[in-house]
Amino acid sequence: MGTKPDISLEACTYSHVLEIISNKWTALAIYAMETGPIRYGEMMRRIEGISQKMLTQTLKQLERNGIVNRKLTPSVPPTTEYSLTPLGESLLPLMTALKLWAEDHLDSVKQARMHYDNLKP
Amino acid sequence: MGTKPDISLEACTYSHVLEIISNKWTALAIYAMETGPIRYGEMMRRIEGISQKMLTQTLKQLERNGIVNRKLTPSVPPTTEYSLTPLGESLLPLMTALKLWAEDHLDSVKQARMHYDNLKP
DNA sequence: CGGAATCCATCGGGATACTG
DNA sequence: CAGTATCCCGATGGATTCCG
Repeated sequence: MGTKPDISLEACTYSHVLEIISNKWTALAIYAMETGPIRYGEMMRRIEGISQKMLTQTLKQLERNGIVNRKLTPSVPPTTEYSLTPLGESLLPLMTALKLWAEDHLDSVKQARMHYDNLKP
Repeated sequence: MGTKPDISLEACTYSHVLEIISNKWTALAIYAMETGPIRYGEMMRRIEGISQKMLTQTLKQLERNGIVNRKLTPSVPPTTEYSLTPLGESLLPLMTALKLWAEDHLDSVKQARMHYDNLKP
């Protein structure tokens, strides 16, 4: 008998988390908020190489997913502060775990890549 | 004094892990190998909606990063089996942790999204 | 200051067809 | 069976300009 598909993107909760935290700048934005509220402009300055388009877009997604809070103070000039929600903070341990894995194994990965690239140049 | 960038993509080991495991089909491919070696054709059938182009590409990346092993048996017809390396298996606990987080919090995320989308339609 | 809007180059990824 | 090769389109992301 033929095998039926039993692994699907839609059903994979793991994939759904990844959608939230795996965009290019998402992790860095979260790091910037790790120590407390931070303003838009300071995030721009702290995250190397990000454009405001990408920062704005990243923060919007995070806000939409309930990961960050946006607090607008309509003064002149206006002030906007971003901070992690409790939901956002609950992600930090997972990110730390991934970070530890990376620190432990990234050398192995790089070695594997060199090996692979040498065989097929 | 002006703030200097202190958060960078290049320095962030977390980002480097994500590059490895956050592609659209990567997680599903790893799941397919979780219970042991599996052939190319059976992966195609088990993973819903994947094209052979994407399966091939995904497996190549994983092989390059030392996550999977490729064992080619040049018979007629040829047989190719894919399996997780020890490095690959060391990723499973992390994926499980993310999965658990998702199961616990994905409802909150969906709710946050509905809330957000209602405010800004 | 904190964005939004626009333009444009690049790239991921699907469909299809062909090969060892 | 297990891929490779092409074509093609929509999404991603950078640079720039404008607005409250």
